[in-house]
Amino acid sequence: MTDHKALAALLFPDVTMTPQDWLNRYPSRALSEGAQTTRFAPSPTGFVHIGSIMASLVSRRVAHQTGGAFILRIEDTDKKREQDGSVEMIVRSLLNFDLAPDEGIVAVDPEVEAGDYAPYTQSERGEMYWSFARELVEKGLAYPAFDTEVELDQTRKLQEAQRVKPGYYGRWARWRDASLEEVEARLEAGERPVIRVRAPFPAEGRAKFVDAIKGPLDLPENEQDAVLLKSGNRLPTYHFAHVVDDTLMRVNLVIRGDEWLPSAPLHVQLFDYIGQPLPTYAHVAPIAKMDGSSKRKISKRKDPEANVAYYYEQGYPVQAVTEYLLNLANSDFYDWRKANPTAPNSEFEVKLDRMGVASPLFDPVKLNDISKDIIATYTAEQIYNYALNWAEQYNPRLVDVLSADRAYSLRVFNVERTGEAPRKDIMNWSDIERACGLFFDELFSGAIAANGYPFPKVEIAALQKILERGAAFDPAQPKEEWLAGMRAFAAELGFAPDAKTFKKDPTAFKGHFGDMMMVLRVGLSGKTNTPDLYEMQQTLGVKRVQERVQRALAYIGEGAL
RNA sequence: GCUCCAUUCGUCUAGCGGUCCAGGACGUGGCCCUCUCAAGGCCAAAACACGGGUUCGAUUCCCGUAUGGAGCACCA
Repeated sequence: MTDHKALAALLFPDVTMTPQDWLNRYPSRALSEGAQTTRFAPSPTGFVHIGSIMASLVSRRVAHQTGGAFILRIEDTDKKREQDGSVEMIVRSLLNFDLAPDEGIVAVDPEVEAGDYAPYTQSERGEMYWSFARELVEKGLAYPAFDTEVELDQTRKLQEAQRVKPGYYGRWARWRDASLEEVEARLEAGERPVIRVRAPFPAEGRAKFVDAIKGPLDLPENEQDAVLLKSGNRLPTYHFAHVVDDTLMRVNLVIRGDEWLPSAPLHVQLFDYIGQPLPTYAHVAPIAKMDGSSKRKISKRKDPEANVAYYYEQGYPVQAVTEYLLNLANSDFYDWRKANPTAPNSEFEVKLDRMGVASPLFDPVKLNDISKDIIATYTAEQIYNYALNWAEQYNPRLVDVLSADRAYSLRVFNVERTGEAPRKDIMNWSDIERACGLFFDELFSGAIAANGYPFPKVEIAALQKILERGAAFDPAQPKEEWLAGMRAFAAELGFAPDAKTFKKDPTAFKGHFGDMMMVLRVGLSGKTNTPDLYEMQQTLGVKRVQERVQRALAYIGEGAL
């Protein structure tokens, strides 16, 4: 008992800084009352989860709304799982989503740090953890343990056989009350211990705190002697790193996934042991999806949509994904968006207490809907740039198509985009070929080769006449005049002037005006659903219209129908 | 097994004891508009997991049950 100081000296002979020294070196932030400093603390495992983007989005927004900072800290204490390039990937993802950190690793080059609380990479903060660990050992609140993996495993099996709670605690904690001599002997034999907390046993207290999302929580006090420092590299486990780093970085709002909730009592205990105030916690429910008939958290192994790369590949605008996530975070975002159709979404105030406590299901249909709405607000120029930028990485053919004639591409994207009700038919950049392909000869040819012409059931002679008439398109003619002319032509051919007239006596006509126009539409585009025919012809231009009519006529002539 | 968290239309959710025979949005169906789509307008179907309490009164509070989720590592 009285040997705690000696034990600490034995374990940490080179540690000269005390926790208080570190606290002095990293003083409280000079921020206004109510300012909340938050962080995103990923481990560099080569994968950025969409849930991380959501947590970062919320963290950054809340920090900025309150006048605090948003930090990116790298949790690289498990060197085995680390993958090259991960940090760059994490930063790039954040930047892509307009979530640039204010502090920490702020540039794609991980050497570039910003902020007064550096270093922001845990593997570089060893001394700080050691200082805190040493003090805990001195106070008898932590101790070294030399158990091997095999021993731990045996204990677990024994516990299972006896049907008691698994873990390292109370009487199962072999090294909890080992003598100084015993420790010394092992150390001399070259063994490296882990450092574990000495949790109260039996734990009878409760860990109580108010979660900013879930409300008041009342959990059983921690009684597990969790590992604080690992034996190999002496780096901390998540739990200890969280407590030390968030204390020293003066983070006062910890937003994290709710898989951390069960270990919150440990954290509460640790903050208490080091005598530092508990930050506010906000535990975010994970995004889930249906797997057969059961719901589960989206996983990086099974679900492509868990990976941010999925959204890049599909070509969803960042704004769309952001607004979808905002919508999941605060469902009243939609009402706000409706009331403020053109305001940047950064003006929307994110409220933690408005976040749902249960896991929401990922809904691609909703994402698509939001994305269509957003793309509808873009100008032709913006769409062109975004699409080209996307295609350069994911669709080389589209790059050629779009850049062959930039002015023409812009005209295409401008079709039905300038009026009160812009077209909402582009879901994401990978959807461009489907939505706009008909305007581009190369894509058009490909589609015809693959699918032919889906002409309506109209006799061949009429088909030909309609197409020929279409080739006579005069771009100088105003739309209403053109429509009137086509209507008159329809009557000549024996089509009803409108659907209503046709319905009254279907046998008296070959079809109605729409049927006739459909022939021309299909002839020009190869599709039955297209933008406004008049605008389409204007955009295609006389030459292209004539070529396409010839091509359709040839197709009919070949007897392909 | 243990501990925690959750459970309102298909989905995201509003609701914080009477205002709810439960509101909105996406999706679905119908109608209108219309040269086809897209959009837009109008309308419709669609939910408080179950059982006990507490209360004059429960979607709202409490307790069970069921179901789902998360966690129980020298991973974060």
